[in-house]
Amino acid sequence: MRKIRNMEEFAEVSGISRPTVSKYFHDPDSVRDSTRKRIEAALAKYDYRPNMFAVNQNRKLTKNVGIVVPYLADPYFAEIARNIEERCIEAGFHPSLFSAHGKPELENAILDNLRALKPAGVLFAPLGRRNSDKKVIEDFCRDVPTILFDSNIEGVGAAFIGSDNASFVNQTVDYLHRSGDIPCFFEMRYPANPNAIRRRDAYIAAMDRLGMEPHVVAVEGTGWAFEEIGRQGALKLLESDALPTRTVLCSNDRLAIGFLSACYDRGIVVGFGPDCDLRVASMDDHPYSRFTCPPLTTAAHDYDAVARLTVETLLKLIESDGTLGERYERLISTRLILRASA
Amino acid sequence: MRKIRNMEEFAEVSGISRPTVSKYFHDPDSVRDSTRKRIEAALAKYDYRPNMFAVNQNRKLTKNVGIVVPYLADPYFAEIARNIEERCIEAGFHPSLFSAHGKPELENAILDNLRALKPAGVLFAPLGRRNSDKKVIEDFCRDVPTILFDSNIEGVGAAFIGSDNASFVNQTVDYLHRSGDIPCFFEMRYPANPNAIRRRDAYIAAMDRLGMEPHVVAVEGTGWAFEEIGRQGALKLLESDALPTRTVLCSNDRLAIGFLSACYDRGIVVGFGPDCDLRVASMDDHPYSRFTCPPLTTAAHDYDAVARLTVETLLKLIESDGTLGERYERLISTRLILRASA
DNA sequence: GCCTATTATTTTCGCGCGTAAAATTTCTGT
DNA sequence: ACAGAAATTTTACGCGCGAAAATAATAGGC
Repeated sequence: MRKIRNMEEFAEVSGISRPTVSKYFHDPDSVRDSTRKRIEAALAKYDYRPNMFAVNQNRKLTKNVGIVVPYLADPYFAEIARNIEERCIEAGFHPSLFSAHGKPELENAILDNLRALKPAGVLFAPLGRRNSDKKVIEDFCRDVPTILFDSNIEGVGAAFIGSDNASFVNQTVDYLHRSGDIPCFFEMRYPANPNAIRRRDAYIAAMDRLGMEPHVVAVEGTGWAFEEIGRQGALKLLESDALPTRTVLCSNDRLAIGFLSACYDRGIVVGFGPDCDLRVASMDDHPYSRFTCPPLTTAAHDYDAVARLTVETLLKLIESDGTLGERYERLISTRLILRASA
Repeated sequence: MRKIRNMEEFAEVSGISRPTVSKYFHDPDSVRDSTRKRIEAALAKYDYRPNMFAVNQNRKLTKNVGIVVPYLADPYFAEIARNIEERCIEAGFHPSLFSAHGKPELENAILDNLRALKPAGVLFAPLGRRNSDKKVIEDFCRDVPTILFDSNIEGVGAAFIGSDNASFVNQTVDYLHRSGDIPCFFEMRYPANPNAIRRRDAYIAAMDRLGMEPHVVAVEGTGWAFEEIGRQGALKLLESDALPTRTVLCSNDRLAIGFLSACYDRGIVVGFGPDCDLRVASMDDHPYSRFTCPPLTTAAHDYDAVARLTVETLLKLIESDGTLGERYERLISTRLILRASA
């Protein structure tokens, strides 16, 4: 059987002109019944599919969406990306996933290539105000309908869907306080992700409200190896007995995983109860936080809601032709998950 | 300042003909010095870049490489993919990463789109012989220089770079045996990843060599939520006291993470020593295995070597025009990492 | 059965670029 | 200043397809 190389050849063997075949692939219902049947018969025999990239080059409005995350080897982003991807597919779009691997140059390169993909829209979690190249992103958002998520850059993009970091912090601090303890705040001094800064501020504000003195414990280390940074930082703190309180609120679950590892190493019993030395809570509901020992008490992202809302907002943006009017900002609050660690 | 929309316009403002500009972008050293200077001057002013997808459509040999993994939310694949991506970039190629999200239909769709990308080569970790659509993959490999990794499909692709599963199992079993115990083998009855089957066989063979009776403990559950499957399986086993030995070798680290979680839940002390109830070892050196409690004794992949060898082999394959002669197979053996869990 | 209104299909052109061949310019050495 | 080589430009085409305009086919009304 003859091998079909392009739409021309396929049109030939199906006995229909190429543009009509093209119409069929754009929308099978836009051609006559008899025509559709003939095309589908040929399709069964020859197994041809249009070249996606040639299609993109020509179509005025594509069904592509770009998804860009700062670091895909972080399971939090892997999980949120997977959710978003699947919702895009459900909505009839074709998602392409990119990771900046923590590098601003790569982020810029990704945006450049994305332009060529002519995406109907882009869902973009930037490296952050401090790390991203703001001018490049602004230019990009002017040309391509873009929705930021996870990490905001003020005034850039048509919308921002993020986490209500204050609610994350308030709920965990409140819970720890009500159950009898005052947490210190464990974080990276120079965090890779900008949400960390909002969480720190929210922690200080929450402690103020409670009339308590805030204790921020910042550890050294840069990059995305949060677990190792958390572990090393915790080891140092535990050795020098420098922890200001017996309850620790970690800025995120990956740091907490490292912290728990250090505690185990030092024989410190983590948990909520009379025979425990330390309570450790955290934020994100990282996919593994339920499998740590002890399982992490954490403020959970609503992965599902974030994915749904970002994709819905993008669809609206696309339908409304790239302008939602006012820049839409939406912070999704958390759900506290009580596990054994605190 | 005028906005440049394509190479034509850019050629205009730089005062050079379009084909020469095209040559420049293909290889800046292929044009005269004075020409290059003029182009680069214009480049600084106008910030133009060729449309990647239009380039791909026309170039006979592109610098694209496709990377396909079965499940990117698995940190093992995220880590190996990140390594491979970075090596490709170093080698001057342009990698595109795809995840089948565990679904054969998606895997097929990815291969289809990959064809349109005209990649110089593809690095492909298939879902596996049982799950992948073998015919689709065979067809693909006939058309595109492809190297399989992680999971082999006999006779398909120009080469296979994988793990020497036997060495993984032998080293862990040997170590556990020498240090005084006989392990049972903890696995999924219907594993998502085909390496699991080779590991089981290797375990049985290893036990035979030692003159011991093998004990395979297979737990139910399908899909890619290995930690949860391991946890539920372990809980059941521990409750009914059905574990045949006091030493457990898990088929992979993610199962082991779930297993450890169950042990913690039941108050069972895992580790190597007189006051421990159970030893747990595993395989993969998953990025988090050093942070579990206790840290996992595991047979480590040489991530670096795998990434280097796959990319090197692909480069050879590309240079040799798609035919390496004999199908090249290489299994990389493991390095045992002793931690506290066993 | 004839004419118009409504699809459906074909014609023609364009997207942004690579590539090959021929014509022209520039450079090198003398 | 001149022959020959090397680089560049011109010209022309192709890639695989979408989209608007032009044409053909069908349906409806009388």
